[in-house]
Amino acid sequence: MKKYNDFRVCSVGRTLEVLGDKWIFLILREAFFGETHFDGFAKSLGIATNVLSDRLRWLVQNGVMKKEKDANDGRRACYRLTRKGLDIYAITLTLMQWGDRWLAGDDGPPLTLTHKTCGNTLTPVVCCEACGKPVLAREVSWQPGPGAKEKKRGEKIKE
Amino acid sequence: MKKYNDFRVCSVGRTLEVLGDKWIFLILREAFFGETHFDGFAKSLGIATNVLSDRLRWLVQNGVMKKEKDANDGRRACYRLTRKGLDIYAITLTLMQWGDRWLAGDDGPPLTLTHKTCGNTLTPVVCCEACGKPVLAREVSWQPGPGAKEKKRGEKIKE
DNA sequence: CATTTAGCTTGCAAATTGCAAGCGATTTTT
DNA sequence: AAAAATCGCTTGCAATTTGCAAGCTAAATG
Repeated sequence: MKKYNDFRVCSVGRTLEVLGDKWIFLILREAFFGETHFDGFAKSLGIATNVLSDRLRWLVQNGVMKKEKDANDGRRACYRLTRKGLDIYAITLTLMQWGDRWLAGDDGPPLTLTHKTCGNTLTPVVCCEACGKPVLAREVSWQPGPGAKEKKRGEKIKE
Repeated sequence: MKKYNDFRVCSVGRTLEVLGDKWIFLILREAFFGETHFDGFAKSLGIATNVLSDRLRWLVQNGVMKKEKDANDGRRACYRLTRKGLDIYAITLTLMQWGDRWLAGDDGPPLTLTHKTCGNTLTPVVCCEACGKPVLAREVSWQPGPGAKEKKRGEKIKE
């Protein structure tokens, strides 16, 4: 995976260094749909096998997925999400929600989610953990956090 | 932007056709930080100008940003987020949240957000709009939605 | 009028991609 | 047990995309 020059110290940039590839998100989506096998990913996504191999290795290296041997078939590998990987579900949901809202045709979204806990159709909303309300961009301000200086080791920072 | 073969009909794939590039998310992050000018993006991100030019054009074409002439300086262009673009804030927040949780050092996150509405530090959580509770992957099931068949026009679908 | 600046394009080498073929290990079939 | 098929992965290669430097045009500045 390539590096960015990205001079702003920000977790968005760090996340994109791990997940910032089109295929990664699609592989993870398939994983959330239950896929675990190499050929399953390949067939669903139409991805070149060398790239799939590379991306799965990357995801394992970065602790997002773990590779195990299939108990029933020694040839097969099982790629499963770690807790770190399962936590990406929130990102996948927001990607899906944006597409449902802005890219779906008049027919509506191609896929519907059900929140089994409450029984309703799931519409994912990003909320403030403290007050529980949906978050709008204009209602948020930002300031340096505790780890702000961390990246100064040798690297350029804006201004 | 390249097309995917992605045989699953799903808004995640559609979203990634528009946003599925590493630079796009970083450009949008800068936009959420208030950046509007070409050279501002270029300096913050260290992105090649030909790529920046290409991505900004792409974002305008896709209705995510709008390009205006700067009122004070006729040479300058202002790139601003449309409503469609502002709505990507939810995705940016989840990307940041994941990085804060899994990639920040011991010092903590490099950036802190404040939810001005309630005054607390903002920890973004993806919740179910219906019941208001945080969503976990294992609590969600999925089924075809109203627009499920839409993509059949000429394109292959899995199985 | 000369200089600087903003946004963008061009040229080119380097990296990444998709595609097809092939390989080793394991499983299934005959 | 031998032959065939399958799984995950690698290799070779052409095509696309990238980063970098240079240059170009229109507008602003001095």
